[in-house]
Amino acid sequence: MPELPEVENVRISLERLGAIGQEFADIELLSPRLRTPLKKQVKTKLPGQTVLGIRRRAKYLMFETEKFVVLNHLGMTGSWRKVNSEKDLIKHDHVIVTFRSGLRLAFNDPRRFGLFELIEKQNLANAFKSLGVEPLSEEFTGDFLFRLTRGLKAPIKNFIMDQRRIVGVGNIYASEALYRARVKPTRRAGKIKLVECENLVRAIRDVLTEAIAAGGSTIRDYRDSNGDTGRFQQRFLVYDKSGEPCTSCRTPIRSKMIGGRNTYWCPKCQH
DNA sequence: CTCCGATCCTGATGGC
DNA sequence: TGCCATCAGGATCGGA
Repeated sequence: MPELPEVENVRISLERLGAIGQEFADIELLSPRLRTPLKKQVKTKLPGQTVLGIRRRAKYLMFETEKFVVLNHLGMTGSWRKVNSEKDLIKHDHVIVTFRSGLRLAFNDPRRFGLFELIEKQNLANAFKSLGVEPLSEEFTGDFLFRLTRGLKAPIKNFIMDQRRIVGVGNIYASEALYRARVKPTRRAGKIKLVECENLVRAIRDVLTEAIAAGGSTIRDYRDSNGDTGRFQQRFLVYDKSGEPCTSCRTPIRSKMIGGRNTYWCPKCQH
């Protein structure tokens, strides 16, 4: 479900709910495991700690306290929402966080690909050691992408979705960015020219920035922690548009599985 | 190291 | 109506 723009909007919406400055009072773990087993230490160690900030790295959310970081990943179907009483709890609510003020947040995740882990602050770097570059950072340039891709034979689409290379881009924004950059998703990463790398970097930055501003994309069930859907799905140019005319040349959009996931592109505009 | 497919899990959808 | 196969915004693991 959530790629960088959706995670960023969940982060912002949690801030708007007033989560920053809140002191943890109680953590309820209602399921044995998400991506990894939920550990009881969060129940003993977190109460008394105050949320100093909510940050994002890649598609991870971090609730930062003085001693710890609560690492949270939304997987495909994870979401947060405010709950007022036990009556508001629904199927697949796996973690209930109650703050001293009375504010209560529930983490819901039907497919349980999400993550909720307490880590010591000094272990944060280790937890993120295999993550690639943030696409909205200054480090992410055409030169950088060009150097990183030399010699690689995998499709460029797989490359930009590989979180060890570039973080935050998932299946939707990969197709959208490649279309904007006019680069065919099946091209070998190592064969992409410098000027194309520059175009692709610009396309990735633009599409992510626009999607953040539009509240992310809601295909089926994405909501921010306020229950709001995204609006960027209305501006998709190729994703899930198989057979529809390209907005530029009217050629029908094609689709096929690349890297195990459905991929969309214009066979005429993209080379 | 690189690359690819299988795997974790539930729910929605479409064909028969 | 039921049953079965397929697919879904992700990440990780193993083997080639």
